[in-house]
Amino acid sequence: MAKKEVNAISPTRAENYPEWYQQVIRAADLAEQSPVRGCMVIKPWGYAMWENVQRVLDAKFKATGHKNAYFPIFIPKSFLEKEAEHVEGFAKECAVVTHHRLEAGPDGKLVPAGELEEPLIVRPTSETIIGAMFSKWVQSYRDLPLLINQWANVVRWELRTRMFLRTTEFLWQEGHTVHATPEEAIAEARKMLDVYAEFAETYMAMPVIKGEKSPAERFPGAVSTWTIEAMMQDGKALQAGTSHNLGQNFAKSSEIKYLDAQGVLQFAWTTSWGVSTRLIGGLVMTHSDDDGLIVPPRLAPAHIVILPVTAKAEDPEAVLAYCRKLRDELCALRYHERNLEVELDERDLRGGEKAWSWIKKGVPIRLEIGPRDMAQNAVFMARRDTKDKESMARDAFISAAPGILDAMQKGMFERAKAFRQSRTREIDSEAELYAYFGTNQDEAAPSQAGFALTHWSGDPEIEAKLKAELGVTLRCIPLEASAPGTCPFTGKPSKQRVIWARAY
RNA sequence: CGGGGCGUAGCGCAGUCUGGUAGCGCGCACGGUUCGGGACCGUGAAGUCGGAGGUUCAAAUCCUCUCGCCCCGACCA
Repeated sequence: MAKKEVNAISPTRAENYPEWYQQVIRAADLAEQSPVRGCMVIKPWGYAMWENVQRVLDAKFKATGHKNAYFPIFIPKSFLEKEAEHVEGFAKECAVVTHHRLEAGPDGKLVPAGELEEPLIVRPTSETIIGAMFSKWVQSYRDLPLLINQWANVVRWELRTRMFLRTTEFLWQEGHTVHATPEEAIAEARKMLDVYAEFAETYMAMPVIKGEKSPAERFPGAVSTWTIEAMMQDGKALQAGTSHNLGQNFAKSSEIKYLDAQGVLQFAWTTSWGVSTRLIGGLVMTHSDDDGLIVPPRLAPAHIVILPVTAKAEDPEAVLAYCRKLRDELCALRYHERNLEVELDERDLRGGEKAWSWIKKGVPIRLEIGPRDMAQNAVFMARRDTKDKESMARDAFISAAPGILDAMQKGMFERAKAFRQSRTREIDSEAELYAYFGTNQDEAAPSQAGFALTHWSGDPEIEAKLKAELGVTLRCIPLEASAPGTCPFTGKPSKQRVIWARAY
């Protein structure tokens, strides 16, 4: 008798998307709220995914010539003040350290003491402190390019936080490079954007659109900012990574200068680029369903979980031995740049409960193995993405496993891309744009809108108007340019279409 | 920081209007029956009712102030 279809996550995506997102994170045991305002605790299953992000990206950074280094978490206030636009962009969201000691007050409670002569800012980003060091490291054109990356935590005192997407403290990497010419700096920034895009699509199975930010959306202090934009399942955009050409702005404020081959002192050209733990949020919102997370195999903390079914077995130990041997053989298999990672779940839980816990965690493949499978030298396999289940000969599964995972990876990417396609529309009139985005921004249930591609003549007033009236921002000017046309808002000529969307 | 909602056992909630001994479901522990997709019966442990003041014989409940969380907005990765 078929059981009633029940979803593991309540509410569903359609019922209340923001709440669903929170519930998926909880159900998959990725992270939880901490006692500290706006700060989360990343739990092992979530952190393992971040470690996989780190592992893959770190290798890519090194392959493109970058070296890792580490700079202080504290930035003297005066450093942040050096670049005017930069200060303006970050001043409102800085954690400031003003004291270095605690003393017992009259009521026995600890009060800050030992006021600092100059307050220290907990880094919201490290351009200024790294620039100060780079000014010492760069003397000659022979020192260039200087290609540095740092894995770090940063703090931005945002007014509103969401798990992974925007937390007060978050983990990220920030690349900082110095070049002799503007062309090299631009090429570097674009190269790293390509690295991000390739990572997002190949590893996260998250399709992204590469593009340039409008001046209004640029990083504070940058000459140009490029972005990869992804679409979440509620049709909202997520800025998943950015790369900045900083021109000479920071070189000038930090005095990064070099003697060129002609012996002339020149200001250098710098870039910075970063992705953060926000990627995990993007991964959740790109792939999860109403039963919980679905992890793309290339980033999965575990590719396969083996669930021994021993309750009715005459010889449970034999089933366990069969499972352990299977695990060992699978773990010896190569899957891209690492071996297969296999969990053997021997917890003393009921079968259904145990299976559901892994469904919610999104492990790509589940193997349920009991006496019957063992007797037939088989495995019972369930795929998380398609929910397909089948019994397979043991050895056939072992040789097929990497291929099945690759098929999942590809299927997840294609599914996400098809979704994005279904929610992307070319729009040529203001009225149609307003109809498309509607006005029901307060509903918990996601709207049916997504990306709107319109022409745009470059007027910031139009951006401001659409933001105010529709809550829509210009996500990017795609690098893959479309044909020229006419701006539907101003009637002026437009070089290409741009992407509008509501965003996280 | 503005608007709205909410803080009661690990989680989800009722109780608050109308003050009178702290409740329910799930989870957890133990025992038993079960077991290939979320089992059932029994027993049990678990709470400074977010915090601080106040009113009162008596406060989860009324008043004041605070802290935090969620949603929307503004800001932003």
